[in-house]
Amino acid sequence: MRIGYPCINNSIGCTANSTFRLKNYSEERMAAAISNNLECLKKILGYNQKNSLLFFRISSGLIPFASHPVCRFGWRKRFRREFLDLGRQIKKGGMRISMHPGQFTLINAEDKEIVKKSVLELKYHCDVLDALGLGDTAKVQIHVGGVYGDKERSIKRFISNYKKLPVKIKRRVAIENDHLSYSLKECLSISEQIKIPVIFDSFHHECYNHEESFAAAIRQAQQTWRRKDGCPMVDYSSQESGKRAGIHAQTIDLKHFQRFFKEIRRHELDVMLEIKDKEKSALKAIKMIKL
DNA sequence: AGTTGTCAAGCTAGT
DNA sequence: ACTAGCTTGACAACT
Repeated sequence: MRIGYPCINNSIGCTANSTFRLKNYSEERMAAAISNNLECLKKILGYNQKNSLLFFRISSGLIPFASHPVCRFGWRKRFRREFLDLGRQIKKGGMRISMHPGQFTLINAEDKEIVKKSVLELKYHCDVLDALGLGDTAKVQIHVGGVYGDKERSIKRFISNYKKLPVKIKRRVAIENDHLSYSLKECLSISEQIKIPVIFDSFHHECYNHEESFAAAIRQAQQTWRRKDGCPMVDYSSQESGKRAGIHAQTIDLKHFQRFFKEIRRHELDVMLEIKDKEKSALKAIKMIKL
């Protein structure tokens, strides 16, 4: 089992998602931002390796404006060596990588333009993982998308648009249950039709479910992963107390995590801790597991 | 140096 | 009608 955290490390003093304003776009700004981000990613991965945090979500901001029409910058070619170097570091360290495109990525949108932009955004994420030389086990996770007042039709749109995606993208995309629109059960039903791996988000599942047992939920999500997809991924978080339902915790609730861990410890899973204070909580979780 | 309005993109529910 | 929250706060222009 690998434990990880998403995108940002607050202990190192660099960010792998530095950006700039679109109006200031230039190739120089692009090159500077990407160079900074790749260098920082290398440091983060080094930190993670040292601390046995072997699962990491690379920020979508690694290449700013990558899927925007303004970007004509050949970043893959320009930074080919750096990407391959990072890829080697990842593989050598036995690390697992995922990416998570943002809330604007909606392949089930009613508006065809939004779908088009979303496909470009997915392509960008896959390009990053390709540039790193990582195989199908490096996943790009998305939510099913909007409901648009008719969930059944929106699911159908998801399925038919997914089918139209190039294989290069399809092989990496996984869906995650969310906290209000698409439950685990609905994700599983989609998965049955298009054989897409389902990432079980335990916190979202706590927010929105059909009263399945936790054990059944884990098992069913796990079964959507095939050998080529690698070890199933799971997202973990807990409710920030005093805030409205669905808000991710600022720091890990170790008692809550311990209960979760007891449930999953016998399963082969990689666990992403979606906690606001990032590596700080991930370190606490690792320490607890080792005890 | 610190503060604050603003930032590529969309949807949903809470206020 | 407006805004917080979500993948992830960070940039940049102002005190």
